[in-house]
Amino acid sequence: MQKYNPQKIEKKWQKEWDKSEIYKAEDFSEKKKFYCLIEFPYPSGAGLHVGHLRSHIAIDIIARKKRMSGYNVMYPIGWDAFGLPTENFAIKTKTHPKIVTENNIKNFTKQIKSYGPSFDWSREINTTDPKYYKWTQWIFLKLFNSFYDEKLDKARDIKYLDIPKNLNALEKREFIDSHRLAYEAEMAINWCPSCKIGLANEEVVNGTCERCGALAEKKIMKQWMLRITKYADRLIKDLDTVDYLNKIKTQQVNWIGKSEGAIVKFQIKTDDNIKTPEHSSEVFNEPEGNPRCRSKTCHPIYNNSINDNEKVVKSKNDAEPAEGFEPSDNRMTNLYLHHATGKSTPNLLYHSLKVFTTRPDTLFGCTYMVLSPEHPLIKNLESGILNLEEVKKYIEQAKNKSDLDRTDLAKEKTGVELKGIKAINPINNEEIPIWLADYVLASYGTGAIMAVPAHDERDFEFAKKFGLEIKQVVAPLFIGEGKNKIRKDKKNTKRTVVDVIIKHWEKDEYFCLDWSKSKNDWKSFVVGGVEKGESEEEAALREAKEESGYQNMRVVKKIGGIAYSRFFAAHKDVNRRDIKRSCVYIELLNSSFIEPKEEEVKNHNGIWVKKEKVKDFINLQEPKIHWDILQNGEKPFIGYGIAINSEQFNNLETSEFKIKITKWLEENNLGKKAINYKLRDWVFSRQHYWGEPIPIVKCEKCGNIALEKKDLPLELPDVKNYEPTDTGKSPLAKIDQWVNIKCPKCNSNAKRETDTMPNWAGSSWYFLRYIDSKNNKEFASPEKLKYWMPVDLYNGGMEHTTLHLLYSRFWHKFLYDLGYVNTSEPYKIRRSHGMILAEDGQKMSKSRGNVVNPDEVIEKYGADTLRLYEMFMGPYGDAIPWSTSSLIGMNRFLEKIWKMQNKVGTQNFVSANKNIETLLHQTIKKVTEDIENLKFNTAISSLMILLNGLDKKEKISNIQYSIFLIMLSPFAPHITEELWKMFENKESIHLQKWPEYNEKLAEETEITLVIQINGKVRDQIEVPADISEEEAKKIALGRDKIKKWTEGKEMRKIIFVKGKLVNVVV
RNA sequence: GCCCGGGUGGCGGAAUUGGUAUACGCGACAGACUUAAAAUCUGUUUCUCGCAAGGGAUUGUGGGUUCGAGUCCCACUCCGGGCACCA
Repeated sequence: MQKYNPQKIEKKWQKEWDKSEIYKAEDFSEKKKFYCLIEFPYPSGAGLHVGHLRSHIAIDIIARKKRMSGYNVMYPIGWDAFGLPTENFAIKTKTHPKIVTENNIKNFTKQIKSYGPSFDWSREINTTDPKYYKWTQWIFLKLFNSFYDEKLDKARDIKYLDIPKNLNALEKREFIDSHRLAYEAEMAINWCPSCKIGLANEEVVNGTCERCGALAEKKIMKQWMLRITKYADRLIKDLDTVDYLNKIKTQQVNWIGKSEGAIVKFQIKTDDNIKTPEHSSEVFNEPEGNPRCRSKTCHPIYNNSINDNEKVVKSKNDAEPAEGFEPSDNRMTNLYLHHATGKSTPNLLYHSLKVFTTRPDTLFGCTYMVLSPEHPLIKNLESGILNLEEVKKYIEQAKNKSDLDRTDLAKEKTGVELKGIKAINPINNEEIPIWLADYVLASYGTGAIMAVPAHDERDFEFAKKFGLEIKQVVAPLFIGEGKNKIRKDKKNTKRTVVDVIIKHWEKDEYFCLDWSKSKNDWKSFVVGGVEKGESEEEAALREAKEESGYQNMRVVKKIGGIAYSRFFAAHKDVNRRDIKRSCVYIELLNSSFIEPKEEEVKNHNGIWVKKEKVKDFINLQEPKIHWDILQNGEKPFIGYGIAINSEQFNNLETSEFKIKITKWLEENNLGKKAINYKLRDWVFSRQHYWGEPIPIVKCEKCGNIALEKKDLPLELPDVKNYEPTDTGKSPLAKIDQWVNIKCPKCNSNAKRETDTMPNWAGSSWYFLRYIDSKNNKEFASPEKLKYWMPVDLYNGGMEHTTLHLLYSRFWHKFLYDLGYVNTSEPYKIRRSHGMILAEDGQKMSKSRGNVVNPDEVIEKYGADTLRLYEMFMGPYGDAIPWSTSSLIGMNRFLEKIWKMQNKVGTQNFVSANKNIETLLHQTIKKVTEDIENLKFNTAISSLMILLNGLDKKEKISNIQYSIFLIMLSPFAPHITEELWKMFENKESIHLQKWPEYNEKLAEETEITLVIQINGKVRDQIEVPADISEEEAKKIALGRDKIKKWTEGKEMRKIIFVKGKLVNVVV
């Protein structure tokens, strides 16, 4: 027998597989298709580290197993090669990024081939290849030439857009441009001063650049944007149709951040009162835009005309997108740019202000309004603001704050009142103050809020700080459960009550009631009824005296608000519907005491409880809350409950109230139902060289003109210097002969767009190109798309959940709307791998110097050892530290397999031991199921158990060994192929049929029956698996060990679990 | 603060969904082989009391349900990830 020499055999078989193309996927095979996918790598100069391989290997195992199970498997690979790292390296080494990319791909290919994955290399793609990015540009132009048809709820060609008749040529163009799914907007974007590039919202992490960590700045630039927000709702809804890890779904849903509520319109009133028309004369839906602001992307407060043309007729439950949230803005963008930059600031009359709220039911509790410091209304109200200097100063301060400062939750709230100006609460016509504060974001909703301090934490904090009115309009409702549940057959009684917290005269102890004397399990403070004409304090004092017996006390303070409760009171045999007015905190002054009347104390015992024990002693919700307030201060109640102080809406439950008031607002033209999203449109321009050129020509006369399909690809011109510029202009802008061209429409002088696309562009559709990677006529043929799509299994990192995964779903839906693909979702199943940490438990990184290089591991132990270890180290989805010593265990496992070839006899099952056969079938079952469920670690462990079993035998059969090798082959393709061929097999092991198990043979015939006494294991016996209950009990009780425990004791019960145990209860 | 995960030996981790907790691997210890070491092979290895037979404890903490809980329920705590003044 030769020594196991992985270096030799692995290279040999890799060449052989390459030559014979055994992993090639067939288009239109008779077999069932299976398309599995990993996120294609970015070929960086650093090369692969062991962490990158984890998902490649895992999906490779699935691909191999599926292939052996008779599927036509496509497992493709390619390169996501545009982007900054390559460009930066190119600049540093003065090498063309094309060359850098080529070299990196060469190196990556070598590395990848060295661990033996079963990729179909014939479909290899490269996003920087003009033949590829021709289609990226083509899709971009499709977006440019489409609009979102709200009626049909899908994208359509722009030629179907309804254009208002009365527009002149320029207005018409602007109208169309403002409806394109790829559109230009001048806006404040996130700018990384170090990378010198604009960032998408998703690329900003904690206010810093995701890539380099530099603090992102705001920069106002004209940007290409993609209207992903139009797909927000579908991107949430269609998650129901796919199988993604739950955490991926919730992350996407949270990121899109849908909230339903209402837009409410408030009237603004200045002191002189001349600028405020009667609101009754207004119609809510009437356009009220600023006629002098030309921009269609301007805030809809100024411009409603676009919306009005897009009115959607939807089902009753579907609200239109919030008006205050038109899609032109990016998440970090200043909505009011045109005004804020002073481009268009006419001194107009502004008579209303809209806010978005998810709690229209709290409108009666709105005691002030807050505008974000950037709100344009301020500028137009200047003449009425009495403290203008102060206000301007505040705006200036806010402007100079970084995003990080502004969003720091730990800091105290700041703000300034607009003196001389008031808002009118439309529900009750009350005049309320208007404040400016940077806790209100310009980029969400309408940039203004109605403040309800009693029911919102932020408003509460602000109101407390500035002494603003806090008005409770929602009362919490506590409903008894269990014993305390309302009983239908009992009488209902209504009472008005107060909680009374009584403090001891010298100790830090509190008077509590234990109701166990009556039929209740309550533990509370003193609860007292408020009698007619009595104040809460008076009632509290009276009850405190009656129930506790103490006589000298004083009211310290009243805390809490109104709360309702509904429960059954067993001691009175009635249902109670209490209105708790508040809680009164009382301190005893001395021990003066008169024995309370029997009547007062027959249901409960009074107990003094130490301060630190009170929290655990009390078991009713309201007193618990009152105690918390006494200890930690008042808090707003933000939950749902019952309306109070809300006039005709009083006593409505919150969710019902919301519906009713929204209807009321709509009927009175004061507001309407609205939906808001946190998701912003996708900033699509990058001011860099190494990306797809945006195929647009800019003509002074004709505006933005799309290139024709025949002019694609628009190739990147060669350029001497690809350094980014500080001006924010792309390096392409400097190449005059490329930039200056004739307008394709009017032939006058025009310029090319010089920004490029982000590297998320190429990756947003690459999985479609694999299907037909050589097609010159289409991005892929419809027939092939139909055959292969959707992707059956897609694996990728969690870090791409709100980036690539969301973007590519968006593009796919767009292509679906236009009829280019036949599924609305691209990926059927999405899974995610865990990170491999360095041996020190930290993230692997070059700077920490703790990176494990797969090349070295392969060199020393072989690819099969590496592959096995990466799968064995722990659950696939978990982050696990690398351990070289554990890796050695996998090498030992392979050595053992190698040596076992000597034990293989030629006879088939003749000498097979019954136990081994059972074990074999159990293993087939386990491995088959585990691979399907991505439980590779336990699959390998069961293969080890089988090997250990085989190893105990003198001889093993050819068939046993073969089945073992076949099962191992997806994990360790090289050694299994070598051993397989050694036994005179002609065809590759990777083309063999996956073994099937026999359920009968996998069953044990003998089991270990466990005998327990009171749930504790006391004895075990070998018995036939199908032993009857009676038989088992008889044997169990007859055992000496068991007799020892049962002697002299009464046997209460014997439990029998088939095939498992007998439990004797004594 | 909110939303997801998770806490099991010295370490990575198993546990058929309520039925023998600690599979499998690493490490450690002892033995065999060897002049010796490495490699390999054999055995031991959750903790604890005990010479032993045997007992006791144990799945982050505290309670509960159950004949029986790592698994279910309640409260707390710690760790990881995501979001974060989103009205």
